Amino acid sequence: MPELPEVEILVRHLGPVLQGRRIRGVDVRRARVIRPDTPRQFVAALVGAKFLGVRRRAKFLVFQLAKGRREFQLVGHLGMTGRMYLQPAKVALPKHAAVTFDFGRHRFVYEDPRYFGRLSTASAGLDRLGPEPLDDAFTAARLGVALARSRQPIKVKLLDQSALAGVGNIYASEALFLAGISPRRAARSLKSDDLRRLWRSLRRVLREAIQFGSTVPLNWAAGATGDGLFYYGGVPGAADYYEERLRVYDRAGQPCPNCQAPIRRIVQAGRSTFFCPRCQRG
DNA sequence: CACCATGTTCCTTG
DNA sequence: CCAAGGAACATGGT
Repeated sequence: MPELPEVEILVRHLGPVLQGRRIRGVDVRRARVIRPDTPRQFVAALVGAKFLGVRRRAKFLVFQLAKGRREFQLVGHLGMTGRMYLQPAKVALPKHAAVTFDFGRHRFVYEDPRYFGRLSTASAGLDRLGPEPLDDAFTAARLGVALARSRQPIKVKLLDQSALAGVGNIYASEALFLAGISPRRAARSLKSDDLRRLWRSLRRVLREAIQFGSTVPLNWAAGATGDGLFYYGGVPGAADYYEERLRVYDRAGQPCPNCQAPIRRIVQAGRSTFFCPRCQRG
């Protein structure tokens, strides 16, 4: 499900849905996703706690909870395929429900077919994160600092969460396309002009995606996949919103929206990169 | 059967 | 110590 924009949209959705709800019980159905706590510690910490709010840090969801006067955090990550949603208690659980929180008439479900995500009451993973690309404090100069000294291809470096937090495989390709920068260039080779264009493109691409997800009707619950809305679950009949949302990602062989040259797919650090060989030269 | 997939972490190599 | 590359994790879609 996630890169920064998808997590942001999910967090905005979950805030009002969870606020004030008290956890009556926790069912850990796949122990692997509870890390680094043990499932036993995890359940003990959460049962009886109340949800106060949710925020996003990079691709993490940070839930604020209270148990009596004591406040603490629940940190979640959706991996590649995680989803989170509230459902009526009588509705059947999805096949890959990893953890469920019982609220009485409703339950909060974390499902994840590949189980790459995780939940923790320790704030593990939140350290070692780079700057938030949409923060006011994030400037082109800061982007330069994040990329300095790295000989890695810029596309690969953009996925390094300790350099810049929240960008994933899709929006890395999208931002480099908008900036007109080859994904193969060494990160440290970007000049201040390149940095400024990349900075603007990153913010534009992420903001556009958040805007898109905020205006389209979404189906958060189970089973909403493969409907042309990418990993947002689409409401039936609303699939056309997807048109043209992504400019190069997953469009190998299709014409570049700028120059009509065929979009290329290459593999960098084991992951697909999509770019226009004409608009994005070395 | 083959290959691909929104992400991170661990191990190895230099 | 660090940087970089690759495998591993687990399941589903085409």
